Amino acid sequence: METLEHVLSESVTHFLSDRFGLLGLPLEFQPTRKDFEGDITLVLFPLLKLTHQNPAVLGAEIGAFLEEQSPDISHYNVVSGFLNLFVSDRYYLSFLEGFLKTEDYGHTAPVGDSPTIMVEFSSPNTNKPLHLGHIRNNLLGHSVSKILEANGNHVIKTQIINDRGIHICKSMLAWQHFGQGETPESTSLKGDQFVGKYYVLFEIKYREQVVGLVAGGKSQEEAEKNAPLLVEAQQMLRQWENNYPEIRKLWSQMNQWVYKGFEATYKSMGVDFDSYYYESETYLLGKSIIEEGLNKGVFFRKEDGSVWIDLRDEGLDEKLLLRSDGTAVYMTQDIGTANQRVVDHPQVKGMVYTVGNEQDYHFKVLFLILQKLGYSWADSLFHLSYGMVDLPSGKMKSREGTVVDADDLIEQMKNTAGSIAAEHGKIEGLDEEQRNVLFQKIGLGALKYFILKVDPKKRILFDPEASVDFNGNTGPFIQYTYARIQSLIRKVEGELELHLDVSLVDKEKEILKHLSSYTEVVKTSGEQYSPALVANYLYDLVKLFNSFYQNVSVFGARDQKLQSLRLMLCQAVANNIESATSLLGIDLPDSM
RNA sequence: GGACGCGUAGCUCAGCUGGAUAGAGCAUCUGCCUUCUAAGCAGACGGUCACAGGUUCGAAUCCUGUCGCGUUCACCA
Repeated sequence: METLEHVLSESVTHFLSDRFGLLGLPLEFQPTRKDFEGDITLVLFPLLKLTHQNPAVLGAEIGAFLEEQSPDISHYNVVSGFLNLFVSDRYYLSFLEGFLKTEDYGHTAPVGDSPTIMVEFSSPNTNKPLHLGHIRNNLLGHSVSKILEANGNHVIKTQIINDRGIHICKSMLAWQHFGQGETPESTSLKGDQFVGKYYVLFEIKYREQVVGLVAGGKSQEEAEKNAPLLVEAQQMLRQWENNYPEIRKLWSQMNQWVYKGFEATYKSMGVDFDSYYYESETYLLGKSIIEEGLNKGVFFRKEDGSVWIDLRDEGLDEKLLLRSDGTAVYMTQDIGTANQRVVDHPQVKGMVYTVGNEQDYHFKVLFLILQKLGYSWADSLFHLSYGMVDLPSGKMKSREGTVVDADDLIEQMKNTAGSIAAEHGKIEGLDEEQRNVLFQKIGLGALKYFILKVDPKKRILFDPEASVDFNGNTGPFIQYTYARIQSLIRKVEGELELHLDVSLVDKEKEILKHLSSYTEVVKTSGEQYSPALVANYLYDLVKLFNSFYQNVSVFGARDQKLQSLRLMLCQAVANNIESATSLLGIDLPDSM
């Protein structure tokens, strides 16, 4: 769609070419600053040198030309190097007309041959429940998926599940020794919480053994290495790798418990996936690709048999790809997974990895390796790197029990939403079920917005005491605004009709101006993989709307035409809130 | 030590592909519910944009250096 700026740009370019014979001049249009009169501003400074004009004269010339030529420009003024243009009400009114006619305005639905992008997120370990860090990861990954979709891409949401390794054996072993056959069902625990309990129990029992050995005269280091539980866990890992049936059976059983627990958490967060990859299934493929790379000469083998890649020319280091005993490392597995994904989905054009910024180096190396292996898709890989979520006490540490559990946090947000609603006296007439749904929407909305409004690459400070706010720049503020509009719209009787000859007041115009920037916001947030841009846009929109709502009466409009316009404006804002919140995964209540 | 990221109001954050007098929310203080939902609105207070140079008509924004915080440089994942 042609934006007003494009149209104006074009006519000014023509003008400058006719008047000065100058082509390809930099034209910089921007929204007029609040404290100045006007709607759209052309910065004249870059043009002054080339045209040898002073700003007042040049501004007046261009202004007069546009006023004459463009039906959308009603008048202008020039203030020290800035040409401020006034856009006609008619332009905004027909914009509104188009906006309301377009479903999901600003979004471009993917079609048959649109590019396909895989977005990986969540990617948990199977020995611990999800925590606050995973929440940020999931919300980001899910939201970026939606944003890419709104930009006309097919998206496949996926994860890599770290389901193999010594840490898994630890919880298996603890369960064997101390579990006495109990199950998530028999204990009424969520599967992931259940398995996590045994992982913690392993650490406790193991520490006890270490202390015992040290008391018996061993050195700390020796005790840590030789504690019977650890030796047993290592043996179990070998048995796993050698496919011992009873070990595989236990492994599979415990993983099923965990996955069931994860699914419940994903469901309450409102995220979902299109496919799953398991490290246990991709690490072997990784190993065979390393062999290929060796043959191609991309990698080299050291005397001890370990395989490496030399990235010193790229300013990095040598990086290990296979251990001297031939076993896989983290990198091996990621190479395998990427390949497996392309095998499964040959149409994939790009991949996005939602992983914390402590792995920046890892992904730099991974992408370089894949490029050196010559894969065509290796140029469109993106590491969606995000900052950690810190507590006031510092980093979350599972050892110190300062981890904020995802399920607990969601529950807590819901409860807070409930007590605030009760304070405001807004729960009368709602039954148990309705309250549940409402509080879930609001509590989760608050949490999601709190996390997504921050630039992904910045770290977030999360204070469980102060908790997440429900006033001001928050999710509930946005939901509340939506509910207000729904309440207005419920009162409408009959069809609304838009008349293009009404005149707009400032607050109406500001909202329409803001709406007209939505398309650009969606595009930029896709290019930058940043839901924060959508969140900020939404907040500004809602703020403008509330100011309108509180200062301009909709049903008190002096005539039918005006009332109709205002209601349609409300409808447009509601539609836009729906579109934008859907990108953030935030649900909207019709009343609150 | 090398690499990467961050540093804006008391706190949490916008603004960063250079443009006019740096913006919000929270907190503090004033007003506004007999008119559409006060989870709201209107306003006050609050700034050496870490520091120092440089580029430019113009720098919070770009470049260089310094300081501070974080991450990372494993035959861990």
